[in-house]
Amino acid sequence: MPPSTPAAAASAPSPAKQARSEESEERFQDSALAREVAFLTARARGRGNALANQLLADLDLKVRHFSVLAMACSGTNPSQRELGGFLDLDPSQVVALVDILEDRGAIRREPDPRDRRSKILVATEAGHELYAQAAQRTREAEEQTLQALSPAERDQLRVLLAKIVF
Amino acid sequence: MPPSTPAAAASAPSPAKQARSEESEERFQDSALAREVAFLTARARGRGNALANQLLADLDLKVRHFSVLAMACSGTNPSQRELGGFLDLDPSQVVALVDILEDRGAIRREPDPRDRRSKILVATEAGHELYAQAAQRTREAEEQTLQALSPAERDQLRVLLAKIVF
DNA sequence: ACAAATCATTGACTTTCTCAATATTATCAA
DNA sequence: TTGATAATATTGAGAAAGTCAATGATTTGT
Repeated sequence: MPPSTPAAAASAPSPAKQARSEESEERFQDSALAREVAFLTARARGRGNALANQLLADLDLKVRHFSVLAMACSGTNPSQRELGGFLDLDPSQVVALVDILEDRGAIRREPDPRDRRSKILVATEAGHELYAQAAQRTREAEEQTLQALSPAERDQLRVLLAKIVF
Repeated sequence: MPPSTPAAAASAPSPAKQARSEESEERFQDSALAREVAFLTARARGRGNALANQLLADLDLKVRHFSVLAMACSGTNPSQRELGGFLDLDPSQVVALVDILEDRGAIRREPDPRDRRSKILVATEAGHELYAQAAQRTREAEEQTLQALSPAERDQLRVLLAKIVF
């Protein structure tokens, strides 16, 4: 504990520094960059990802693993290639992620009846349980990330984003 | 050129495959993951970034360099630390990016009159010109990315995103 | 004046991305 | 049918990006 710190006083980074930090953020919000949707989405995803990764950490998952698991649990029976397309992952990354989750016993590769080259991903019983726990944490993360928005605004945001990515 | 291809016919991936690809996208849009804002923002930023990087390629810039240059051109005189905070970049990454842009003669490190440890970033004349060209391309990228949205919707999106990241 | 914190920088290390090559299987046209 | 072409999952290599600890110079707080 820092000596002679008035315990109750403003705890965090010294008031002066803190002020200067926030001052710059404020100052930058008028910049052209801060008005670009690209910049805003990058920041949003960075923040959201970091938080979600934190909350998923004690399940030994990151967002990327969670996403694969989620799709395996979705009942849509994606092939690895389809999954890669949907999650913007290179086929080789899909292999690595699927390997990990399969080794953990959370998902299985099953033969695709329509194409013997391709493999379909499905969750195991344990995978569904893991997903249930993980999904709870990502919901928390989303709740925290969207704190500043009303329920209606959250829906608006979802709709707008869906329009541009689908 | 592929032999005996009916030149005018459906060019792209064979109609069957194409159909199957889009079919899976559609199929996945009902999944729980597709309703998460985190997923949607990740996809949006992925798409936007990729497109912007393409359009910036002939200027030998990527989005990350562009962002630094943009802030150097903003008139806000950010220090490297402030820039890192704003762009979610580790100090060491800032050093690397600034080195590149400084070697290119686009920006300069100037002493901070308030703190001799810190360095302030400003654009050179050439830097402003480069920025003008680059900004044009990122505007194109944004235009294409947001094609599906009306002007009003684009503003809404900007406002909502700004609320959650500032 | 001294101790602690901050800034830019370097370097090491891990994770993520990107790409090319391959074996197996499907598709398409002749 | 057969033969050429393309697609799937996989491996492996290399580049890019992200993370972290240590350092010298400087500032801040006591």
